[in-house]
Amino acid sequence: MNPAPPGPPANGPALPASNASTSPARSRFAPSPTGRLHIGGARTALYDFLLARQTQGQFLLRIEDTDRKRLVPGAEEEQREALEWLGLAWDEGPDVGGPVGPYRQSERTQIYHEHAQLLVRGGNAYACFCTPDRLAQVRQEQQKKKLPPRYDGRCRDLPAAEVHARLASGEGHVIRFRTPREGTTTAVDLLRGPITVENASLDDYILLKSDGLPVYHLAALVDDRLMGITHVLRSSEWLPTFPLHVLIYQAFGWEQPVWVHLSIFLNPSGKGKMSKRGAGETVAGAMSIQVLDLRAAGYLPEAVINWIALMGWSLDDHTEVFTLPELVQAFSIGRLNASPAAVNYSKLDHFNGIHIRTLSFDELAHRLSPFFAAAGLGTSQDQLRRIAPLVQERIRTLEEAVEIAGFFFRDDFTPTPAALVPKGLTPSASQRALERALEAIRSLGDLEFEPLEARLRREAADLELEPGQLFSVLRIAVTGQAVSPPLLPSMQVLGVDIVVRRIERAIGILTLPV
RNA sequence: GCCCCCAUCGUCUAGUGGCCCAGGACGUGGCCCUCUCAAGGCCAAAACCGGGGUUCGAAUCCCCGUGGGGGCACCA
Repeated sequence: MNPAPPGPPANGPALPASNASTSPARSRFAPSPTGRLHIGGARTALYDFLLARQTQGQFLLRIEDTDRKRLVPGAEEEQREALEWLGLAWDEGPDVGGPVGPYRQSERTQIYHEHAQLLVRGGNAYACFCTPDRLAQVRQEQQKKKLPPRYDGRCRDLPAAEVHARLASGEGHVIRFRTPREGTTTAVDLLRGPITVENASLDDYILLKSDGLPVYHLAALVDDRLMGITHVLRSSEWLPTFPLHVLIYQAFGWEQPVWVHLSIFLNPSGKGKMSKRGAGETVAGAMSIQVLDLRAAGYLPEAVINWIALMGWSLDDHTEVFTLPELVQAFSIGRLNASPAAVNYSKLDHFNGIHIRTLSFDELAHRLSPFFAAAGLGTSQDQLRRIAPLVQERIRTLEEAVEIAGFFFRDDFTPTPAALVPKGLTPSASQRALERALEAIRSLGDLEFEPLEARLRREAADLELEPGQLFSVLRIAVTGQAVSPPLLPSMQVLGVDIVVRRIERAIGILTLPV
């Protein structure tokens, strides 16, 4: 869980030794357990992780579970699993603890109450007794009049005595922030510079709900402060309330962290936000945006990391293939991009192919195993190790290996007569080709590449066939597929007995009356 | 409706006033290699949203449009 800071890349490209002298950053990924981890969240966590690692700082995981209505059982565990799969290990968190815990907001309510009280005492927040019904009504009227929907301030300046009395009587209430009504507030985002808004355009946001639990505007800020977070990386969906957060920090008298609002991900079409919170599970096409779905679809964590790292960040030297340790070296928070990015799955495929090809045969075999198992095919590490070289450069996902190499582990396919007769051949020509190939294998007694290939080519010439035509018929007979890994090496893996049996079967199919 | 953000090939992007008649990557097309499919190599098509400024000079700075996106909850 707490790995040593990664060393320099073993054999990657020479990367600039960036930020080596920067002071340690404390970053945090703070998901709500209301759903699954999607690539947008994963990318935020990645950048948090990279920043912390490259500055020898800490990366924390904090669970923002203050909305009990939206809580999804198991979501926290699911998200942690996804993070771990990606290799984004946190230094402090609900499961591993740490010096500034607890790391689950539902276990910190006392802290939020104290801080809300601090604000109230300082005159920066107040108790509000308005009911949700009334608020909804107010909002409705404002919308009818085309006014910006905002709290009308009914409880903002209640006499102290009245407030005390109502509080004492136990009347339900919330705590609201007393947003200044005049002037402007300037919030500084690392990627965008200063953003100035009229305070009047801000609302008196609720800080503490009537159930006693805080909302984000209180909890996240208090926690970031108390947990010593130096860099707040979050979605740009927070930009509209960013000035409010600055105001709250000011009300507490706290120095602000470095604020970084990450661009959002757009649908592959470029139209609309990739994920509507709480809703969208998948996007157009069959491709999911959920990290664990990507795993199930046969993507490597290395590829997913590489892919999302480059959606909003880049190096100016054209390097595009990175491992996680290389990213730790190369990453630079100042090179983050503020514009929204449309997700591009074909690029994921590309990176996946590249990272699959960097795996050792043993490692590839190991990662392939669950996919064959899921397809109901029994394999052994040894068998997979032998087919790994044959599939490595022709699969884009691990899943595809089952498609292309399933025939190694399955004997139940029966090529149709039509399939056994490629374009330009007759059934009898196919049959003759197979018979000659069978003869060749039998007379050679083994499947050694050079002799067998030479022999098969001679047979093809003899039959006045292109070598490709003979290989093609043989391929169908032996693999059941028109497309397969290189035929001869595949046959070697299968062994003489199976190969002979399959060729005989194919000949049998061709001699059957139509 | 109001507020905010963003704007370079189809997509991800490089570019921080001259090195740019704009570079890379994915994807697409072609060629080479080749027992299929890939992988690999080579080549090609493909963009500075529009209009005004500033400047000797603008993709780069400013303004206005336009387009896209986000937000406007006792959600985060």
